[in-house]
Amino acid sequence: MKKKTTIYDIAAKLGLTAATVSRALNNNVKISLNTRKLVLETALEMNYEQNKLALALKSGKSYNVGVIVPRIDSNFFSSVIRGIEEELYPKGYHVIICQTHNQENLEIEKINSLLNVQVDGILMSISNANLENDKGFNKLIRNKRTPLIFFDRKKNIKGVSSVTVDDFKGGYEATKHLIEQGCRRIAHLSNDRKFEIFNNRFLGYKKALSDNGIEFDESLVIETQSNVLDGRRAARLLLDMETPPDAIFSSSDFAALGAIQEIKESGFNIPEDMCVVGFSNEPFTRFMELTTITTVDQFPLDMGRKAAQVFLEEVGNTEDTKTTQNIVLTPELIVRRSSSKKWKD
Amino acid sequence: MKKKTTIYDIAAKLGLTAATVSRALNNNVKISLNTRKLVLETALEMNYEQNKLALALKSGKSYNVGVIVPRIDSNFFSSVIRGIEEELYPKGYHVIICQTHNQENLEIEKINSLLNVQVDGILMSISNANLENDKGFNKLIRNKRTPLIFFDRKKNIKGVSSVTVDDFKGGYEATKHLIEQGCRRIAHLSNDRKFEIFNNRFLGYKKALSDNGIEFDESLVIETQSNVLDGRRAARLLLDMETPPDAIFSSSDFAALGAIQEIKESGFNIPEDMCVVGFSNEPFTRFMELTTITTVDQFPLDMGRKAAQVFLEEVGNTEDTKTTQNIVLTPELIVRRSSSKKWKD
DNA sequence: CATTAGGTTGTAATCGATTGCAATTTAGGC
DNA sequence: GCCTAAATTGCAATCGATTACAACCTAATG
Repeated sequence: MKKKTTIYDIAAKLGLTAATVSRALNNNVKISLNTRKLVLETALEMNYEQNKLALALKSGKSYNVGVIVPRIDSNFFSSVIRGIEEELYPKGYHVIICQTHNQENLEIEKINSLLNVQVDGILMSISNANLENDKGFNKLIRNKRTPLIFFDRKKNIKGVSSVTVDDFKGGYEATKHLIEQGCRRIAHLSNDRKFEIFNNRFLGYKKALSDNGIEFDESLVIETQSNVLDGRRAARLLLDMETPPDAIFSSSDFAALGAIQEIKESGFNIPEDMCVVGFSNEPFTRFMELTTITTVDQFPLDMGRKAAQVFLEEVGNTEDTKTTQNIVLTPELIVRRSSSKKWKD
Repeated sequence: MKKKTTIYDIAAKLGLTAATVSRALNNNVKISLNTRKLVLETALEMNYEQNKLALALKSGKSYNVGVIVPRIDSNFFSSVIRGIEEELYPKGYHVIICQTHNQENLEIEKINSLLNVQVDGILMSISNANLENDKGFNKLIRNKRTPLIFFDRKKNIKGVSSVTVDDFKGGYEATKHLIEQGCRRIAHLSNDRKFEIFNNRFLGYKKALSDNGIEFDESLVIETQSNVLDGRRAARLLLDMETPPDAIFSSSDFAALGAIQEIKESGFNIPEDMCVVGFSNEPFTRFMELTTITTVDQFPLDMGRKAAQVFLEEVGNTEDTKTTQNIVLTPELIVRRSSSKKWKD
């Protein structure tokens, strides 16, 4: 187990100083061509590799960024991360992953943990709906020296940039589409509306209704977790109503899938008896056999890339007059069979 | 933009030395109770946080591990990563993600890049089937000071531990199951057999055939990429044969899905006319409406956890007599409708 | 009262690389 | 042959924390 070679080893071997070796390796300074060549050759031959830790300590830049997500094993988040990684790696950055599992207390812990390892920035999707009230978080914001960027699940906090999708538009388009299909009694599977994303989808839904002269009915809105089982539960509730709805706009693909299962098993047809629209364009929505699911694509890869770009701008921006950016991507409704009464292949 | 407080700041404020402060913060050494208390209080009040970079440089441990995968936005790999992260975070480690996109040249680049940032270990799933012939990789192995652990796609390399699933058994069980369903002419959608995982699935398939007195037919084995389109293409080839098979064992869920689509669209029924088994237990295999897909679960979460555990053992093992571990998880056949002729809900 | 042991704290080197400033060498001009 | 300026290279501090060793102080003991 040999030790790694350092610039001191090279210097010793050549009867030079570490300073000279360092300069020779970094090309820029005035070093004679001879020594430069000599150093470069020796470095190669001794398998020298720069220790980025030492560099990071000296320069104050670790070239690491932290990414915090509720979980990584969902297509949406792993796609965002993929986008971030692809954008940042060519610039010399590495991506450190943290999961919160939606546990609010873990979120601050992970932020602090990332700051401790001196990340140059943090990109995160919020798990804690009350994040802005957290003491630790506020401290972080106030002594802001590390760029923080929200994606998807954000909070409106002064000085914090964000990259999101236009959830209002997504909700609006989805609902409008259902109305165009002839649906008049449209239910909505919402989620914790303390999160902007869910609230905005809800608001888009509501606006589309009113724009089309349909009265909003509170009883048709059900708060649902983003999973199959909760989607079933919600659908059951709706089907058991005196006047069941003729369509469901779900803020989650997983809940939409659960709803579809429950509806079908209750003997109803989709889309004839009930149209369904999901949200996120999860891979399985395309893979359904009979009832491919209409959904809203959020372009997570682009979201990751954009978030990374915002980070790069902020980290390159040394002035204190940092401009906060709130980038909003445009979602796209993808119409499939679950909501399309005149669907044909 | 305040600077971070260091132990020197604390020392200065208290008229002490950084050494004393350091010791006080690290509890263990002989420091008078008074100073210890004083230091702790001042540290809290000044918002002191240990700079892990400095610590890493001093101790030679970065508490970062690198994970290299072909891509992160697939359920299998993101689940493995989830397992790794969950296992290592409580031990103080952070996980750095790298993707290779199956580009062979990128693999070595990423390894070197991770070594440069002084990761304490690398966990990887191989993209390059010829990795062991690569010069850079060999160098890495020879001056081994950073634990390297393979998961899923491994190579048999002396001194390198691995965590894999028993692909042979997976292939064997899948094929045996098809035989038990009455199938006699079983095709296999293979993949690049330079990778152990695909070769072992193939060998398991072959063994199950011979154990049951079925002759192996080379023409029923088709090399297929792990995606839907290629699965369709392969199924087309099989359907166009003079004597088409009565079952398909695919080494990929995605290819299995493509095959199912092609088969159904050609007017055949599954499982009556053709049984299909996939591999990986991707989420969508469970979500299919008519034909949920029989598949083999590889327990990626466990794989990640185990790989992380092996890393922890190796990194804690200072002796040079490091024992190489080759952990093999047992896969589980999950029978669903696509292969089960007497299926009932 | 002097010696000594034990308890505390300081000194300085270390990890590996960078960089302002000083020192040295070299070349060129007269 | 001498002086000056330019070209190279060395010196030493720095980033923040740890730690072996030395130094100091205090109090107890003979």
